[in-house]
Amino acid sequence: MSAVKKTYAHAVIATDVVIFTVEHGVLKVLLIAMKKHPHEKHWALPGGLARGEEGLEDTANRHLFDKTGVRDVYLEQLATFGDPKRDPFGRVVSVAYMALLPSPVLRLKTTKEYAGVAWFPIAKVPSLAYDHKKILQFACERLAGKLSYTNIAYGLLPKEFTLSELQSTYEIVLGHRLDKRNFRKKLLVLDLVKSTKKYRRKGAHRPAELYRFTRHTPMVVEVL
Amino acid sequence: MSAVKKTYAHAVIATDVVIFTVEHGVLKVLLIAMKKHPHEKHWALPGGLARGEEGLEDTANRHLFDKTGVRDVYLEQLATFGDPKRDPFGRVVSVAYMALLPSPVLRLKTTKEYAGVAWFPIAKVPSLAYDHKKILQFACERLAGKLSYTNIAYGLLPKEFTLSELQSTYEIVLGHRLDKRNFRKKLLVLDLVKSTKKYRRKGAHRPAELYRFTRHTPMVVEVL
DNA sequence: TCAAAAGTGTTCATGATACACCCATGT
DNA sequence: ACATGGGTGTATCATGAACACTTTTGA
Repeated sequence: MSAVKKTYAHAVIATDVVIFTVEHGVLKVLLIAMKKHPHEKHWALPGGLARGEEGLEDTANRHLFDKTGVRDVYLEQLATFGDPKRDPFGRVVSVAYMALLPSPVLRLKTTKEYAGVAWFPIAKVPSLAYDHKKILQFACERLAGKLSYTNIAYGLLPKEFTLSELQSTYEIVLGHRLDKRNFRKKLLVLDLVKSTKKYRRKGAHRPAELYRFTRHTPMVVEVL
Repeated sequence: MSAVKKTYAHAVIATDVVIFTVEHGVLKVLLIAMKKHPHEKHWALPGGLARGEEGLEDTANRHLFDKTGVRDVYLEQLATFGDPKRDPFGRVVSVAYMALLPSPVLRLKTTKEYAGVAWFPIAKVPSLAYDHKKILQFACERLAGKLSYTNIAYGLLPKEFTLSELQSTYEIVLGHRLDKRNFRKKLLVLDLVKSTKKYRRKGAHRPAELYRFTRHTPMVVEVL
């Protein structure tokens, strides 16, 4: 690439991953505590530089795996943030991804690069390094939007779940309540979920039937 | 950036811009004819490297301006393509944008870097360099999708236009016919367009009333 | 027997679709 | 006078929204 003119500075490519999960009735996002100057003690989205021969999605998956140990979860490119001043060290262009986890990973792995890893309820996210607040904001909007017109909710739920759990997930992400009967009717008539004939008993009430998503591949369907 | 490890290769950032317009009943895209090895005589999307202190959108706008001479048109980031092998010269990460022009620019400017610039009907696009076919495909889907649930059609039409022209634009992009009465009713009840009380006479038939978009800022509205 | 969540249908309002004729003009 | 595209309203159908009670269990 020696032919590139001097005005065309090489940049560093990074990915940042917004990892969502739903737990205890709240939407949570995974953040890492930074160690390096000038962001000591600041929280940030997990992510980092892309390696030479690695695709962008591979980079996102690698950072996802490094922090959570999970693979093969829903992962989607969001947008690319390239403001020349977004990183004080130099030009870093960040390709943002969004990942969905069925349940929060309990054994989060911190690495020597970071001071810690933790889940934060969306409503309690502290101030973030770089432009990560903007990226998170973008991710939240995308998630809520896509839940309404796709089936990607499968990424947030375990293989088997009750319809109440599914409805709760929707309500938490969308931020408003839904009608139980209409919700169930819609998902069944769209053939997004199917019964497993199994039941889960939990607590002093009637057992709930367990369902599965009929497909675990993204598709656009008018859900709500 | 000397602290960056060797495995984290610096990459080159580029933008590629898919510039759409509608003319004579067909959707067209602007392509440039390449001169440089190994793509002599190949067509490609306009675009190129980002400069050091330039935002990504600025880069897209600059390339757009260089080829067409227009500014301040609808421009939207599509996605980022970063396959390590997408450019034989080395790692080039391309941030793809989509631009909409109200009418084809007549005086296209070629530069010494390129052998030519031309509009191609979507159905007659030749084979393209790099992964530009994939980018173009992505752009086409995005455009059709967004026309259905936003008002961005304003980017494809002049300030004043007839409802027939607007409907025709929708039909061309979406690839199917629409009902005239329902279409007009919908756009008016959504308050997307308003009459100018002016009329355009053209041909042996009743003159058509001219309309304007009430807003020239993107907004999501269920159009169709 | 009580509390707590699961499960289940119908009515009504709204929006989408289908459809055909008259109007103003240029030649 | 005729050919051409511009302009207009209604009836029907499908979909979304609102709404309350019975069931099963554990304590």
